[in-house]
Amino acid sequence: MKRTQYCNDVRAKDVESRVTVCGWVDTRRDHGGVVFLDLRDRTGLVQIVLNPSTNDAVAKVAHDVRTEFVLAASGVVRLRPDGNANPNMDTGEIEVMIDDCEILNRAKTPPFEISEDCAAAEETRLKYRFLDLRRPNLQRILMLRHKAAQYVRRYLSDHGFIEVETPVLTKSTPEGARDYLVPSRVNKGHFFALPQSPQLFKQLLMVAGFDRYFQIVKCFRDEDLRADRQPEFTQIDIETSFLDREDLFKIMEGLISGLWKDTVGVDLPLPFRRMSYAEAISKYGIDRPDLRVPWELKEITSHFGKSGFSTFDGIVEKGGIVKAVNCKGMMEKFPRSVLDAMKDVVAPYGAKGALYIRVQPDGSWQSPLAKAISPELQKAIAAELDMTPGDIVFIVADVPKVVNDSLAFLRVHLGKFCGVLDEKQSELLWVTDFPLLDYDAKDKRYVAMHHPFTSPHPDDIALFETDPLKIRALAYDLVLNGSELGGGSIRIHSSDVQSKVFRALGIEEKEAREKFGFLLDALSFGAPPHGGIAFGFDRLIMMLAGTESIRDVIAFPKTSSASDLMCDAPSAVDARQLKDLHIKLT
RNA sequence: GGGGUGGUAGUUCAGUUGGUUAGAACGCCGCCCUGUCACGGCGGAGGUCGCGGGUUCGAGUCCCGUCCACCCCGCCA
Repeated sequence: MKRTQYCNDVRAKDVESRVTVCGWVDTRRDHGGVVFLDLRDRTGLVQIVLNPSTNDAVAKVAHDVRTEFVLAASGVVRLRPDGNANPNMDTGEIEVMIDDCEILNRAKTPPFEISEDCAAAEETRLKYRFLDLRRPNLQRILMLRHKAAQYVRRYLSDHGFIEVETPVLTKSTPEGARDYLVPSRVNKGHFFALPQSPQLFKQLLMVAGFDRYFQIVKCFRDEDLRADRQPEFTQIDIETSFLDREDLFKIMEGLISGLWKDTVGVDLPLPFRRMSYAEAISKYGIDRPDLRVPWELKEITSHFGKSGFSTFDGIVEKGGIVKAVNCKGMMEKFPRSVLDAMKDVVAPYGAKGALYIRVQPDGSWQSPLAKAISPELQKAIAAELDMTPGDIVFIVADVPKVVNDSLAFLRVHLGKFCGVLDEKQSELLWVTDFPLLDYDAKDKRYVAMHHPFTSPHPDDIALFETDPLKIRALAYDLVLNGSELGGGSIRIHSSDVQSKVFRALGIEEKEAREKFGFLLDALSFGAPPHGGIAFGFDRLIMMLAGTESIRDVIAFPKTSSASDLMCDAPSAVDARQLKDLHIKLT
């Protein structure tokens, strides 16, 4: 029995013709005589009818068959009798009257129901991922993922990009995330690292003259997991030569908008919006603002210090800042109980609380601040924050990081709470001009904000000597609805500038040669001006599929403690294997 | 590393103030049923209450420890 078509492809056009379908038994409805089966494959369902009076073979299968058995069945397609069509089913108009069928394999009762709305705990589903993957939801997402990958390959190929594979066994680098290490058997005591990204290789491909490179590639970072973070994940990695930032943005906007159009049929407005890092932090407190929420943050530090409200005055005297967000017209949504809960909303970010101002119909304030500060000061703040009756304002005062982190989160939280955030909207944004360096207070040194190969802004080179933290980088992120889709930079192509950056990072000449000698060499052999970007492919699929968890877009994901419940990895290994690798466990 | 939530039948859950034999629904098994599609009817099986210790006459319930899953902070150039 050879399959003639997929289940969901059997339609009214096939009436009177003979078909053979193969698949899994989704449901079985036994009427004592006739047995109805919904047969499932990757396309969907079709109802097949087993009438025991047809012949002995059909009678036997009808009796023996159970859910999730694998079946091949042949018969003639016919319209269902009058009044028996099922409008909830793609193939509900027809059914296949089976006269020949075979159980290809039996199946144990599955630990959970293979269905769209399966309620089993994720832990159980991860252990039996091969069964979970039978569910139509996950099948749809993986097919979407396939389609997206195909689109990306086609678009980039059409734009002259060449897909090149880079090593998975590579060299550990000191900067950035923790590496996954692979011991070398041949070179005792030495280790490969799995790539955090193919960063250096793609730059070397530019030096080699490939001009436009891409790769859909696995990357590895040994850091703690989150709902949108896995230890191994996939990037669309891209690098180009002889293009400036604007050229690159244009090609990438075409890629992303085309991807949205091709996979989910959504038109993204072009060009994408732009914002500097400094503006993003100022207005939203974060470098990946969710622009679906209309409210902006406003700094009101200058009004405090001698305001009479000692809590804020003290914070400002110690160099802290005060910022506020005005939820226009939302006062009524905040009864006392909700206001009290705000403390818990900002607590994870280190804020002691979020002070509120409710603007009454007569313009007066209902606020812990109302009695503490003068009417004149109230007026000035009201003007600054555009406060009108019915507004509610939340204020946080603390060190800048705490204020920005907590208000950035609170702003989106409030937007969702007040219903002003439209989940269906897609707000894309390029964030540009990131700082080149960040200061690591723990290690007392500068670290690269993006990575050590990012070009400083040419206008800011002099700042290396005076104020390194003010140096802007030619680095950028693409942000969608508060989530980072990707980021990249124009790279350093001069070994002089590269040395300058290494020096600023406190990487000695000798260490730089040791760790990155091949890159410095390459830059000195005629490196073209180049730059690129990398997109988190899994996150793109999350957006397209509308899922909350990255595990939903990966066929075989890991748990939040980085283990695989299905194959029980990682696991202990034989003593012999360790010996070969010159490894002794402590 | 820190905080939070959860873990009871195959699955999803309930389980009172610590009290006799730990329940429900779905699923599963058997029988009946020839037009169902959440088919229906009758009957039945199914439990290391995550694991270890403690308190108690008595622990699913209280205490201590521990493991696992999920979410958040730190971390993730």
